[in-house]
Amino acid sequence: MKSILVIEDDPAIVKGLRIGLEEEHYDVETATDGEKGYQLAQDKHYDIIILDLMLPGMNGQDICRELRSKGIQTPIIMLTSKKQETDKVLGLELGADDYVTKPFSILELQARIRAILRRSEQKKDTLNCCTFGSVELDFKKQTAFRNGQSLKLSTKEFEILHYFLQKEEEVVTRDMLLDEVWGYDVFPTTRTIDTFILNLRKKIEEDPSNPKHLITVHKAGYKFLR
Amino acid sequence: MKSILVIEDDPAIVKGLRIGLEEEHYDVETATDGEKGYQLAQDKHYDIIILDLMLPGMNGQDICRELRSKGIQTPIIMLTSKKQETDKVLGLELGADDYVTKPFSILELQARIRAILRRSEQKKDTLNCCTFGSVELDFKKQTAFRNGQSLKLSTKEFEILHYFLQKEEEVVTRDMLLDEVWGYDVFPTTRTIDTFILNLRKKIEEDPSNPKHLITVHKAGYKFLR
DNA sequence: GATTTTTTGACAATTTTTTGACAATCTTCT
DNA sequence: AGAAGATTGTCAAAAAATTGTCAAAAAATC
Repeated sequence: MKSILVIEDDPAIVKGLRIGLEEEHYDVETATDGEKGYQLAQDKHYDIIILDLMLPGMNGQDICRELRSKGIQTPIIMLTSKKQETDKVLGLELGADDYVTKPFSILELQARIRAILRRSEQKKDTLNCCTFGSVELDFKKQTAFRNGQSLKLSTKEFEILHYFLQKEEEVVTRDMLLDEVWGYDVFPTTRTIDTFILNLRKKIEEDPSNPKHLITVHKAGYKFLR
Repeated sequence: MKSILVIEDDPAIVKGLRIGLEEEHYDVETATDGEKGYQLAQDKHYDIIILDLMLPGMNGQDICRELRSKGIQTPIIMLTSKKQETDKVLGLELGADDYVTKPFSILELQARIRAILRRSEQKKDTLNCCTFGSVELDFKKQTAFRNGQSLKLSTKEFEILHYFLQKEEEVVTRDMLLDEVWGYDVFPTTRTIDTFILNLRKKIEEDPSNPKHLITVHKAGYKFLR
């Protein structure tokens, strides 16, 4: 789950943000003054920081600058109150990735968050392509080949393989898969996963009943070997 | 070192741009009114011109048109205040290469500058024109032909195709389209996108029910193949 | 005010996901 | 080693979700 730190002193806005963001399944933490927010941002990793420009104590501008100078590159979205302040953000606060002017619609903020997360995802070295055995995968294009022949995988199958590849050689429990691939708001049986494994084996293994890549770890889950 | 001319009257924005651009090691010159900017752009060579649409004296639109009519092809990025104005910039014969809507983030502008420089270095006109199957597109002129016959596409249809072409072969989700083509302040249903795809297929595909270019990726989105 | 463009809603068609049943296999305990 | 109990493999059918399609409403543009 993606985590968001909200640094904002107005409790009404904090409440609104929390509701709007949790609705989108983000893990929301809040700080109501500058110092606390700065501490949190330094101590923990967040996927995005939403930062009010005007804050009691340490203001948003300072926080942003300080974080950047410490090499913390978490994407920051600034909240500004007046139109005039946008100049300030642009002029002085060069570290912010985006900003919205109050009053803003939660939908707009959600959209901007999505876009920023997408971009930072692309920047990251999340694996886009990979090869194992006679299988080639391209996650960006969602294409798969086996021995040069096109292989048809569903989106969920791509997601599952993607997860396994990130945890190469590690045991992956069914609960981990359900949480990370399916998400926290659907609850299929663990049997569902077995079926997916079955189908994936048919597609990527030379001999599906003697798997070399998707290994079952009895009483625990599965693990992926290259 | 690449040189950039900024023509902009708001000193706060000028300051912000200067800091942000010098950080990226560009050589920045500035003009705070239209006439001065126009003179500079004529007299000296720049790799990029950043031009505010609204200026005291000579406005951005006029400057752009005049420069082009003199054969000066320096890439121009327009700064516009409203989304509505973007149509004017892109659609009409203005000749700007890109535009950024205020308020914008300096990172976005930096990215666009990089993109334009890359493009102009490769002399690739991928952004302006392209051909696939029996279809020819010219985004600058907003004209389209199929088998030599004129093809009528709306502005949004051009924008959608444009986005798809930038992400050729990659899966494009509906959220990506909504965020990047529609923007952050309108929220149509994802069904809207399906309808656009449907209509585009009718226009650009030989057999719209067996698309070769606009491929659906079930549970993910669409992707464009040449 | 007329025309074009965009958006929505309904229903059908399609694809993907989930489930349930039974067989096979593995663990653990004796 | 052998048996009971739990876990996993396997398959096909059911359920759910997504997309295709069209026409009409709403909005924007001329």
